[in-house]
Amino acid sequence: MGGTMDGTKQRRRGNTRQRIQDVALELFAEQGYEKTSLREIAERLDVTKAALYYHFKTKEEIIVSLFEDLTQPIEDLIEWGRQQPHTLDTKQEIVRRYSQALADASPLFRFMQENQATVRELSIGETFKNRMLGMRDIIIDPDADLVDQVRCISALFTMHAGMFVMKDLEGDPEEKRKAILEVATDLITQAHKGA
Amino acid sequence: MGGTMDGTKQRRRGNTRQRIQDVALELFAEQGYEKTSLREIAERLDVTKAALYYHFKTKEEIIVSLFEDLTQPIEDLIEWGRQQPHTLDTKQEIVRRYSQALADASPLFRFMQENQATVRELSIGETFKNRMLGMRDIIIDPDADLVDQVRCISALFTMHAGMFVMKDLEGDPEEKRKAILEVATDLITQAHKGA
Amino acid sequence: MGGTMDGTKQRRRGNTRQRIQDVALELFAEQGYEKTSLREIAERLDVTKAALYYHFKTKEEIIVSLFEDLTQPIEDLIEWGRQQPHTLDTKQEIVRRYSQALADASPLFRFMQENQATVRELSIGETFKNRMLGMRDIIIDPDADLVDQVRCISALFTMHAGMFVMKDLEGDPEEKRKAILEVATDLITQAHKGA
Amino acid sequence: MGGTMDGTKQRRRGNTRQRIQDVALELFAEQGYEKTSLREIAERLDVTKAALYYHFKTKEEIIVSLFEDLTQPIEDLIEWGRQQPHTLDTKQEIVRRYSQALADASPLFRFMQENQATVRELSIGETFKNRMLGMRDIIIDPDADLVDQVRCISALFTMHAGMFVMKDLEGDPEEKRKAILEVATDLITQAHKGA
DNA sequence: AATGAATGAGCCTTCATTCAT
DNA sequence: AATGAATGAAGGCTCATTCAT
Repeated sequence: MGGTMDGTKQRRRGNTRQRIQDVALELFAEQGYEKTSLREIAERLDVTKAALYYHFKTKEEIIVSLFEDLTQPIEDLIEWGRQQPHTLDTKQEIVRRYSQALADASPLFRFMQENQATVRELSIGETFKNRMLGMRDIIIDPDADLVDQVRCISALFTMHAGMFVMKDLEGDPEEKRKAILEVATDLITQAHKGA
Repeated sequence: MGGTMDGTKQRRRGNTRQRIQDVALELFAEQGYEKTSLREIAERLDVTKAALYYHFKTKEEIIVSLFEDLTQPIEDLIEWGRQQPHTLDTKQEIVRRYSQALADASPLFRFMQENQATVRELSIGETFKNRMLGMRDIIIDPDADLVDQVRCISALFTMHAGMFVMKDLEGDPEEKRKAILEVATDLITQAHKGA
Repeated sequence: MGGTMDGTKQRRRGNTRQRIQDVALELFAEQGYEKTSLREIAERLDVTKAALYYHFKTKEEIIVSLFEDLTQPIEDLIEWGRQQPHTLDTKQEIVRRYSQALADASPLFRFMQENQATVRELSIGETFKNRMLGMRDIIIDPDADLVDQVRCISALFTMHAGMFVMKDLEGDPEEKRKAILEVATDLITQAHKGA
Repeated sequence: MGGTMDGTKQRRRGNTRQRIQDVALELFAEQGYEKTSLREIAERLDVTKAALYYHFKTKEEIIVSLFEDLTQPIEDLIEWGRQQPHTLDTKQEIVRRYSQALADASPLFRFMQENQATVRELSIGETFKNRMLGMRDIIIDPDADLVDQVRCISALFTMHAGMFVMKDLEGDPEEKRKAILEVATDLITQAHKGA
């Protein structure tokens, strides 16, 4: 029942792991982590729950694998940032690239944004938090005014939240991203000058 | 375990509903809505699960009641805002009061912030969304530049997220709130002037 | 909240027991015994569950009281029947009166008919069964042909079931009852002659 | 309690679904639908409740599956009946076969008979009612005398109820069934001639 | 590479019942 | 004559997970 000799099943072979990730991310982003059951994922893929366990040891491992696969660019970005001088130019470049990285993995970040309570209890929670601290250290001058520190954090949050909140707003997504980026850059710049 | 005839139980009488709300909010904010079971709430209060059902018809009704009880000030604020002229002064006043309202019910807003996926599926989701749109309509000039619109949204989000993110930061909470408010006010002001 | 000085509540005084019975019978007949909760009964009456317990010791006692109050005529009928000679005339008279007794307490008998499994486990089950055996002894000649015995049982069942099954049929209820009675009488008469 | 490594468990494999149906029907017929809990069924089978849910999506689905599996002959009979001329011979044949069909699935019909209130609220209620109407249309001449219509209904009910009521009576079950059938046939015949 | 069958823990919810007031 | 508050038991159901095949 479901793809017997028309190639549907054959074509699937070998990429089940990927397909699980795709469906899982879609559902996690849509309904949240706890409200998405493995049964639901399995049913959408037309396989059994046990099949999921062939590819992933636990439910958590699915989200972990997604996180690892999709946030590598950000890891790299932070690594790169650490080795640059903390000039305004560097900061602006970081923000620019960060905005792009978020857009490239937007379903994952939507998930992280909307399931913070859950993420915090998952193993990726710690990792993610560390990454945020990494970004902060690059962008924020610890000697800066408290207000300027807030500006930097606000810049990051504007990028994070912006994308999901603005779904209801009219206009081309890429254009919106640019606007968000501009505001974030502005905040960073003000903060840098303030210091 | 807890209050046999020393008055503990007597003092409890008549305020169980309130106590349920208190404990529930604490746990919801800490662990999330789905991860908090009614068993857990009941145990903390040293009553049975059935007792919760005497006071609330469903689990959802608990969070709904909290939302209704704690967000009235914001409802009022929006109502007030609607009747004012959309001057810069008004906007700044709105932001100032909003910041205060958030701080006054900060555990609830932490919960809403960290459980967006869940909240969206609850009946309060719609209500909350409408409230956000209400704020937006007061603060954002629809003819404004897209960038300025983003500034306004960013201002709101900075206040929302700010409080929870900055828990890790050093410093007096009230001072931090002031800093956040300053950044938000700044964003609103820039947006207003841009238009 | 609910009838303060308009007489609604005053008029109720003293007949709450009766009102409980009325509502309970209505709901039991409509939805069955197990599916009707005391909460539901209480809500319909606009009193608390505890009030029901002031008037009846248990849920079962409500149905027991209804049974006792409403089936006295049948008890009497059987008593009378026992003392008559077992002539055809007597039997026909019994059937006639039985039909009337059923019609007079039809919601109760509908309930008994549709909740046999439940009734069997209740204390009224035994009583009711004994009554049926009483009727049988009066109407059935133990020496009669098996087929004639079945005719008698069929007569009783036709009266029992008839009334509820024929609700869907067109026609005046009293006319239908007459038709049912005629068939039952017929069966009894055939059985009597066969012996 | 039951099957450790002596083959009991092995023999079970592959027929659990059937075993659930068997036990469920037995308990439903004995105690009624609502009074039979899934825990009870599971315990009798020495499996967990969750195992039941592997085979049936809900409690209702268990009774539905039993109904579907066991009443096919009656469905067929009605289909056959519809295509025959409505002669006396046909009607008598229908009644004969119906009596047999009831006897073949007598625990199910005992259940349906004794839990009418419950059945009415279940999805099988509608189906069953339609079937009864189907039988009625074949057997009853709509132009007939009301009394003759009652005779037909009485015939059906005599067969339904007869089997369970007569358990207390002495005598061989098959002989009793024959007697019941004779009375039912008689009623149908009288009704046919009357018209 | 995946299935069929099952488990143990837990969830939300409902119920009949109790008792001090 | 009735309420407010609570309980203990149970119910149906879902979930992540396991394991032999």
